[in-house]
Amino acid sequence: MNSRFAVAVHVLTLLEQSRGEPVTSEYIAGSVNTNPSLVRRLLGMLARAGLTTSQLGTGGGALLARPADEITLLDVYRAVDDGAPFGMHRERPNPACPVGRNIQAALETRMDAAARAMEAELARTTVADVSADVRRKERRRGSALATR
Amino acid sequence: MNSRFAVAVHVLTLLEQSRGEPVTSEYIAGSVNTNPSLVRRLLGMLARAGLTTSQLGTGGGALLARPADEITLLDVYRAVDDGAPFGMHRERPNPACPVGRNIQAALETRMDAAARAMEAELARTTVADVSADVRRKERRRGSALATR
DNA sequence: ATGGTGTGTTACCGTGCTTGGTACACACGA
DNA sequence: TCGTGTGTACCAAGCACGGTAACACACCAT
Repeated sequence: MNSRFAVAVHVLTLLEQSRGEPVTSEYIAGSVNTNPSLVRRLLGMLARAGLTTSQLGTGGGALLARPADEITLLDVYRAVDDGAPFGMHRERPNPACPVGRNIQAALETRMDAAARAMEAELARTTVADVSADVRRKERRRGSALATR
Repeated sequence: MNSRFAVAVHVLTLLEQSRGEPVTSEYIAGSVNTNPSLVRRLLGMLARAGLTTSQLGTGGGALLARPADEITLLDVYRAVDDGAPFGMHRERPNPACPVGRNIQAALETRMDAAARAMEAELARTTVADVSADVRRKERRRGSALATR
C-alpha cells in the first residue's frame, strides 16, 4: 500500500499547528514514527507542489507555503500520489478482438468519472479542517481525562 | 500497479457478448493478451463473488452468473480489489503527540468519504453498459472503415 | 571566519505485491 | 475410457514502497 497521502496530511497538520514556527524533519519523524530522511523526501514533493517551504540552517525546518485553509486534500493527494486509483491493462489487449480493441477506451471513461468523483470529495476538505478536527478530538480526550 | 479491475471488466464484457456460450480461459487470455492461468485466477475471484460460474470438462468455460445489467462496476471492483484506494500509516503514529494520536481518526473520516464517492460513481455503471459502449465503438469503427 | 545545525538529494537494500509461467489433480462430456 | 478445461499450488521476475545511511550545501550564532 501507499501511505504517503496519510503521512503528508499528518505532516501538514503538524505544520499548521506550529503557527509559523519552522518544524524540523526530525521532530516530524518523531510524531509520524518514521525516520527524518523519509520525511524530507515527502517534504520535497510537497515543496515542489508549492504547499510547503523550508528554511535551511540552525532554527530551520519546514513551513506551510500558504494558509492551511487554502490547501485542499486534493492538492495533497496530487502532490504525493500519481492520481491513478485504477491500473489499465499491462499489455495492450488483442486488437484483432472486437472487445479487445475497444475495451480500454470504454473503461477509461468510467475510470475517469470515478476518479473525478473521488477527487471532488477530497477537494471539499482543507488541511485547516483536518487540523481543527484533530484539535477537537484532543480537547475531547482532555475532558474525558479530567472527568475520570 | 494493479490491472485486475481492468482485466476483470474486460473478461465480463467478453462473457456478456458470448450470450450464454461458455468461454474458455484460453480464448479469454487471447483477447486480454495474457496467459490462461492468470485468467483462471481472476475467474476464481469473480466466481467467489458470485459474478461468474464455470462449466468443467469438454465444451466448458466461464459464464455470467447473473444478467450483465445486474453486475455493477462496483461489484467487480470489490471482487478483485481490496477496496482501499488510500493507505494508512504503516507504523502507528506517536501516541505522545497531540497530532499523532488523533490524525488517523480524523483522516479515516475523509478517506471513507472519498472512497464512498468513488464507489457510488462505479455503482452507476453496469457490465451491460460497458458492453454496449464496446459494441457502439465497434460499429463506429466499422462504418469508418466502410466510408474509407 | 568558523563550527554547528538542518535541509535536499542520492544510493542502496529488504519486503511485499502483482504478474508470467509451469504443472498437476480433478471434474465433466463424448 | 479418453480428452478437454478448470481450479490451484508453486516458483521466478519485476517493481513500488519504505527504511537507512551518507554527503554536499545553505544558513545561523558566536
